[in-house]
Amino acid sequence: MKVTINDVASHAGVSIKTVSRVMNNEPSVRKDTYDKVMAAITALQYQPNAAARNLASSRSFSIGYIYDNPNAYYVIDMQRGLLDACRKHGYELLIHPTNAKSPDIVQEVIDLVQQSRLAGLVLTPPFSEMPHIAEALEKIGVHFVRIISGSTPSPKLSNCVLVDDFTAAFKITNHLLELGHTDIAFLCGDEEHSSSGERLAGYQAALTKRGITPNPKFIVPGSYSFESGVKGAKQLMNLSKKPSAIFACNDEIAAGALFSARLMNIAIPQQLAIAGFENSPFSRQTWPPLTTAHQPNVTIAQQAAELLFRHAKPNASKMLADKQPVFIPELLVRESTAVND
Amino acid sequence: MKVTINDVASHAGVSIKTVSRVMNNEPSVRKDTYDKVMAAITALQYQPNAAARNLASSRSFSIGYIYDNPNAYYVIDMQRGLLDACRKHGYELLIHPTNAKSPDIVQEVIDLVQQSRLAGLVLTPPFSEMPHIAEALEKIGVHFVRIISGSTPSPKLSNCVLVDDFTAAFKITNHLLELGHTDIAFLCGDEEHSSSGERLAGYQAALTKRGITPNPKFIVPGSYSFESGVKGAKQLMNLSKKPSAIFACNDEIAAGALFSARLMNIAIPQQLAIAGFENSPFSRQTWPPLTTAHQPNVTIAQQAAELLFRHAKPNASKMLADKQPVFIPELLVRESTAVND
DNA sequence: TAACAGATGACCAGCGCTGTCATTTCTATA
DNA sequence: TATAGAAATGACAGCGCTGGTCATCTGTTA
Repeated sequence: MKVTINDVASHAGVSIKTVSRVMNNEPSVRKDTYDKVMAAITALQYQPNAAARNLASSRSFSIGYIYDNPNAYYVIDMQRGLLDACRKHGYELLIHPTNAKSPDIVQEVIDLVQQSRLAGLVLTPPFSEMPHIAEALEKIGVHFVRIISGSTPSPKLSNCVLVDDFTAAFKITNHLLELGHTDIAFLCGDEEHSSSGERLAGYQAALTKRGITPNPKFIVPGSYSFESGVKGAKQLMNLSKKPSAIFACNDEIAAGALFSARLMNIAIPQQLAIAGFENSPFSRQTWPPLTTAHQPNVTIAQQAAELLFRHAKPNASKMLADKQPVFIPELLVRESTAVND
Repeated sequence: MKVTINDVASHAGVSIKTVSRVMNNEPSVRKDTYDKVMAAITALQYQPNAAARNLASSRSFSIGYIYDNPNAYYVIDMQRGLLDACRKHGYELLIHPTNAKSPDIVQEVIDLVQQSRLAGLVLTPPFSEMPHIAEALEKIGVHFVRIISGSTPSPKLSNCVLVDDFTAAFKITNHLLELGHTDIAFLCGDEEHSSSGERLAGYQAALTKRGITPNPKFIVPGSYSFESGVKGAKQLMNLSKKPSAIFACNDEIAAGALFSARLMNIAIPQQLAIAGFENSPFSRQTWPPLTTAHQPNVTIAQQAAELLFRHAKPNASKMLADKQPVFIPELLVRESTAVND
């Protein structure tokens, strides 16, 4: 019913203190003792009483996730990954939706951290791309992990989980090239999101590698929205020299492009191939289903939390501490680019 | 920096225990004592330590929200409402995504409640419609509030927040009738969701009130998915006697119907009016935008949490306890049914 | 095999608060 | 005015855990 540290100790045949040592990952616990304790913990499904830990030690056992993202699917996936990791480590997750554009957002975040005594924070875009947030957090000495778009680990990015949009975009573009397309257009997302820039760069790099100079008219600025895709595709298909393929910066834009093409009676993928990015649930529900790139957001979030715990836990072995996870979204070929029938 | 109950006690010239009494609004504290303590609390900006309260009292200061819903937008809105209410009352929210169809879901919920010492639980469909969950929760004496589809408050539903799908569906159907449509079809959602039944009933009631007998061929069984809408609309438009309007059980189905109609070169809304339900974000992004019903999910969630706190808090005035909120989703007319141009 | 380092346990205090029960203070009644 | 009885308040233990301090035990090395 209610499993306490005592139960674990007697089940493992060790003292309470040793269980506590294991729980707090203190050094000088022999491997087999550690295993015994872990086994007992698993067997009894022991979950430390966060309140008691909190009270006894000054440190806290909850981390925060602040978000401001209209993409509910992304947020839900993130939460799920964070929740998994938290459960595993006996942490709690404090969720805080807010407005990133609020003028006193920095103060709000600091208040949150201090009032709720958070052990750390997980930041996703746009927060992870706001330098003043990072600075403020560093100043008050709170651990945080950022999930950002990037491809090359570097010491400066030691507390980051990287999502390699560049390489994924490169792969999608390559897929289009391999299908024989050479006139490939790109529908951009919001400029202020670094992911948009990374994806554009990946697209350009793939073309360049094939000896194709990207046609400036084929690169259409826009935003991460359906409407943007509708407009962008329309604009492209009114060009005297039309592209034979469109790579949209995310699925929503791609869906808009799809819609636009359909209005103009353009057959997909025969006359025009369209690819998206993100693998959002509806990318499978468009017709034809969208070729896209799958971001393993749940896993990304888990890793981010793990990284945070490593940083936040005292006595954690610093050996492992600094490997930086890089995730490359995976190419998912569906009917919007490949002709199956 | 860190103000404890001791500080408040000495500042107010009373014992720690009395401060505690004030904090928990226990009876039998004299008015002037109460005021003295409150003054001290304000003066020192005292904030009770949640961890300590948790540990000392058996009761907890967190409520849970379990969900299993593919509609991320719904989940996010619920969370936001619950979070608001929790913040207001000094509670924390424990979020628990899970699988409602798991064979030992009841045990899982019970474990969750007991291990995390939850003060209560907020249940949305499908959990709110599972009688064995409610029974189990009652048995272990945990407070819970259900958000369910229904129109008439009743004592049996004392711990429910009702969403009046019936009336909302009635209003949508009426809107279609007022536009002159008489051949109105209905695309059902999943049978096992009571919302689908309620909406169907509202549709039928509206027709009947106008003296129209619903044509059985116009009522198409289905599920809450895009594909279902695609199929349903196709089926309807292949009928010898076609409907002039379709009321889909939710926006996703409506989007599918829209898609289908477009494939068949049917002009929306000139040749066919289509209405959805739920006001999901993409209902504005279809073309034409969908007429739908808006459910104020954030507010609904807030109310649910408030109701839960009233039930869960000891010593709360029981006077207010039993008013039952009923929400009627609001009709949102957009271009998929009204001809604006 | 001595000598030492590393691993573990026993024990205690205390985190900030609440529950229980004893004590004090007030109120109503004869 | 005395006094039972209720109301208000306080003293104290303890929630489950951690941190610290030693004492003990085990394993390793020269």
